[in-house]
Amino acid sequence: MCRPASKPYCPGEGESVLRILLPGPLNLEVTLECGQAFRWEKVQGSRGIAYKGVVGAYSVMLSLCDVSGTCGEKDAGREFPCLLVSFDPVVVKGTTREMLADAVFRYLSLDDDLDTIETTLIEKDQIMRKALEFSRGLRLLRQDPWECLASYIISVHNNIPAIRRVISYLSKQLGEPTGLREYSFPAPRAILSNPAVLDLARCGFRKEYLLDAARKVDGGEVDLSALGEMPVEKAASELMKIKGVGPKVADCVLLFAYHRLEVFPVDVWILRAMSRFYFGGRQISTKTAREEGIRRFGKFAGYAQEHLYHYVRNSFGL
DNA sequence: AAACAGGTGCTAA
DNA sequence: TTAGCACCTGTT
Repeated sequence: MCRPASKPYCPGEGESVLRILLPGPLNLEVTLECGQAFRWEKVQGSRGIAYKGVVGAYSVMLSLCDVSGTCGEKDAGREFPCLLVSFDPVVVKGTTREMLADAVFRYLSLDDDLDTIETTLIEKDQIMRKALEFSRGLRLLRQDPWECLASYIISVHNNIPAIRRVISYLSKQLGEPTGLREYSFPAPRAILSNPAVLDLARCGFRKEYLLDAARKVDGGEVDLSALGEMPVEKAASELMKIKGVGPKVADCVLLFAYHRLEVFPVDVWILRAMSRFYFGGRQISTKTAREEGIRRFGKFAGYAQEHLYHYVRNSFGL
C-alpha cells in the first residue's frame, strides 16, 4: 500500500478512477460549497454523493470513501481515508494518472497541515473555536488564477446562483471540453474575440470589468504568472490595475488562487461578523475589519476568514 | 413593489 | 483619506 508522504495516489481502482490517500483531514462538502469556488456541483455518483468540477484541463468527480470501507489505512494509530477521483479516460488520454493525482492533490491543498492550522486558530479565541467546530476539514483551494480572478469580478454586487449561471454559461460557450460534459473556463483571448457572449451571459455592468481584465492579462500588462513571487501588497496592487478589482476581489484571488494565507478578504458577511464578535456590534469600516483580522489571526488569517464566513452564513441570522 | 445581492468607480468634502 | 451613491440583472 502507498503512504501519503511518499506516494500520494494508488492505482488499480479501475480504468477511470484513481485514489488519493489523504495525509490529513478533508471535509469535501465544506471545502467545495463554502463559496471559495463557484463551479462544483453535487451529484449522485456510482458510490454515493460526489462533486463534479474541473481541475486544470480535466473534469473530475470527487468523493470520499466511506468510513467503514476497506480503502482507508491506519498509520501510527490514525486512519487516513481515501479520496476517489473519477475522470473521463478519453479526455485524460495523454496525461498520466500521476499527473492528474498531483493536480488534484495540489488543487485541494492536501499539503496544508490542517492540524497545525486549526489548532493555532482554536487557541486564538472562543469565537474562532466555535466557528471551527462548524467547518473542520475545510481546505483553501489553489484555483486557476485567471478563472478565479474572472469569477470574483463576476461576483461583484451579485448573488451566488447568478454568479454560477454566468460562469457556467461562459464556459459552455467559450471553454474547451474537459470530459464529463463539462468545459474549462474560457481563456482571456476567447472572451476578447467573443465579447457579445458576455451580454448573453447576462453579466450586466461587469462586462466592461471582465473585458478590461481579459485585455490586461492577455496583453501582459498584468502578469498573473508573476504574482506568486511578489509581496502580497504588491501583488494586490497589480490586480487592482484592473477595472472592477478592488481590495476584496484582489484578496480573494490572492487567497483562493495563490494560496496567500495571510490575507483576510472582507465582504459584507465578514464585516458584520467582525463588528459583532470583536467590536461589540459597533459600526466599523472594511479597512478596520481587515486590519483586525490580520492582526488577530496572523499567517493563517485566510483560514480564519473562511471559517468565520461559513460560521456566520450557516449558524447565524446576521 | 421595493429592496437587496460575496463591491467598485466616481465625485465631493 | 473617507463618505455617499449608482450600477445590470434576477429574486423575494
